[in-house]
Amino acid sequence: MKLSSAYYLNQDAVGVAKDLLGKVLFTKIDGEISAGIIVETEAYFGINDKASHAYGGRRTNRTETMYSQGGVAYVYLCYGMHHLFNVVTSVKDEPHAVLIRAIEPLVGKDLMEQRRKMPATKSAISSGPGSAARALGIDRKFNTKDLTGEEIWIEDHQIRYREDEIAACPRVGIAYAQEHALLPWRFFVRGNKYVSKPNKL
DNA sequence: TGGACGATGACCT
DNA sequence: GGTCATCGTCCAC
Repeated sequence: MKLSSAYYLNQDAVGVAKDLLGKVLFTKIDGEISAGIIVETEAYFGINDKASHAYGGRRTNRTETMYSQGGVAYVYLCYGMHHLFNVVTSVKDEPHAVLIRAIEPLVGKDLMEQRRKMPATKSAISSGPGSAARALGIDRKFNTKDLTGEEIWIEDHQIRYREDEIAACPRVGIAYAQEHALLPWRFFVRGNKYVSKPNKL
C-alpha cells in the first residue's frame, strides 16, 4: 500500500510524474492525518533540464536536496509565500524531481478547510502547487524528509487512469527555460476539478 | 553584502 | 486580464 523506497529509485522522472497520478499523498502532523489523490504533476529532469533548479549541475544549499537518493521531499519557498512540494526520484547525485501541482482531498478534509480557510468543495482548496502543499500542511520543515517515514508518505490505492484520461502538456511558469519550456512534462487528470489552470489543452 | 527574481495565488475589474 | 503580496536564494559587486 505505502510506496516503498525502491519505487523512488526510478531514474525516469517523467515516467514517475505520470505514474504518480492517482497515488495518494499523506501527511501526519501532530497526530492528525490528511491525504489527497495526486491529480496533477510536473517532471524536472536532471541537470540537462533548463527549467530545473539543478540545471547545469548547479549544487547549492537549496538544490542539495534534489541530489539525494530518491525518496525524500524537496520543499522550497516560491515567490516568498508558497511552499512547493516535490518528490525526489532517481539515484544519489542525479537530481530528478516531480512537482506535485494539485491533489483531490480524500482524508482530513476538515483539517484542509482550516488550513485553507475555505470549504473542501471549492476546487481552489488544493489546486496549484502552493495550495496543494498548504492544504496538506507541508512547509519548509518537510524539506529532506523521508517519504517512507511517519510524517509524509504516498500510498497506492489502486486508482488507475486510462491513457485517454491523462493529459500531457508543457509545464507552467517556466518560460525562462527557453526550448525546454515546450516539453510535455506536465501531466494531469482530464476533467478533474482540482487540476490548476490552465487545465485545457 | 545588496538587489533582482521567482516551478504562485488571491482578489480586483 | 491585471495587480501585487512577500522573502529565501543566488550571484554580481
